[in-house]
Formats: sequence, structure tokens, C-alpha cells
Amino acid sequence: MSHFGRSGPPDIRDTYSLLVLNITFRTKADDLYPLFDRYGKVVDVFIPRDRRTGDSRGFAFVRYKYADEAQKAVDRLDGRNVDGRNIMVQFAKYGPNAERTHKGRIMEAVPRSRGRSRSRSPRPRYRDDYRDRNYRRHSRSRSRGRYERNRHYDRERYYHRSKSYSFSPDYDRDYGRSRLDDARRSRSRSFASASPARRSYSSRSSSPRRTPLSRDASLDEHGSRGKSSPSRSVSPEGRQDDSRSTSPCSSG
DNA sequence: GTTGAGCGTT
Repeated sequence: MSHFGRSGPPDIRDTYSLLVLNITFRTKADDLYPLFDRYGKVVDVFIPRDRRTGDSRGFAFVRYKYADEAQKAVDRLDGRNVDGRNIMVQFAKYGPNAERTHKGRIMEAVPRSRGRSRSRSPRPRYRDDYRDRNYRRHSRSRSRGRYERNRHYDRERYYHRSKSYSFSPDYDRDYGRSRLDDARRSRSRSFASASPARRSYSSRSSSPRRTPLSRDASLDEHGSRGKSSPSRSVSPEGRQDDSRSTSPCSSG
């Protein structure tokens, strides 16, 4: 969007994209158009927005019809104060399709990386670009952090935590505290009363996260050690764990 | 209602 009436890229075949950084979150494409149009023919102005909120991400892309005008705009508008902030105008290094761009112009055909013995140089010099990208990723701000978090859905954290007994950050804290508390405080059948309480907590959403719980519950039942010794965390004095099937000791 | 290094859409 943010186009003059069309959707998607209008005609990037012969347009030069400029990356405008440091713009305010309130700045709109229409606000940048007249500003950039003064130095050349602006084909399109696009401002990436957040998927969720839809607010501007703080930068924009301005497409010029000619590189000369784009270059001039870079020199003229770079460092210009817009809405109280100094914007940074520079040629877009990466195209919309993550393709390389030369002076903001999208390289339609990516260089044949397939040909291995085509170039005499064993290593492409683009390596610096990739290194630059990785370097920037290290110092990401929370603004972007939230954005990427939504994109990845904390999948990684969930995966790692899935292996552990923790299921949720908040839940983890409560769980760890309750576990130790219950284990030490009662270290007895009181665990049974706490168990349903926990399941109830996560029972709100029928998600696979209750699977480990069920597995744990069944493990206690199936595992002989779970009966008399509810706490799987062996206590320093809990030597009774050694005598596994001591007695069913069914609470009830 | 906030944020602030970066690289893009139906």
C-alpha cells in the first residue's frame, strides 16, 4: 500500500529505491512524497508498517525514476530535519525480494552463484554485506524485537522450554516456586491437591502443553516411585526413594 | 499515549 492508487510495487523495473531512516513514527508516505518529489520524479513512496498495529516502523522507501535524481535527493535530504527528526536517506541495499540492488536499482538477475569455477575469486565479495546484516541483527532494538517476536511466535523458546518442565515464563516462575514449596513443605500426599490445581491453570486452553503434564501424571502412576514419593526431586534425606514399591498408599 | 537500529508491500 502506501501507493498512489495501485497495490504492490508499481514498476520497479526501472526505479531506484531510497531508504529513508530515522523518520518519525508519525510520518506518512504522503508527507515524504512532496519532500522527495522536489528533487526528482518520485514513482512510489512506501513505508513498511507493523503487521499488528499497522504503525510505521520508522523508515520508508522512496522510489525515484532516475538514479541521478535519487542521488541528488540523498545528498539533499540526507540529514534533513523532518517532523523534528533528522532523516537518513541512502540507497536501498536490499530489494523487496531480498535481492541485491545496485544504487537502489533492483538487480533483476542475481549473479550466477551456481557457477563455481566461473569466477577466479573463490569467495564472493558480497560476504561483507552478509556480515553487515548479521552485525546489525545483534544490536536490535526492542522496537524490532517485538516485531520479530511476533513473526517467530517465540517458537524457539517454546521448543527449548518444552524439553524442560517449564511451559510459560510466568508459569515457570510459579511452577518452580510451587514445586519446591510443595516438595519441601508437604513432600507428602499434598502434592495430589496441587496437581489438579496446576492442570486447571493450563487447562484453560486445550494446548499440547498439557501433554507433558499428562505424561508426568501418568509417569507418576506408572512409575512406582511416584506413589509414596510424590516429589521426583530426590531430597537429601529422602532416601525412602530407594524403596520404591513400598506401599500403594492410595490417598483416599 | 511509548519505542529508535534498520532494508520493503497486495
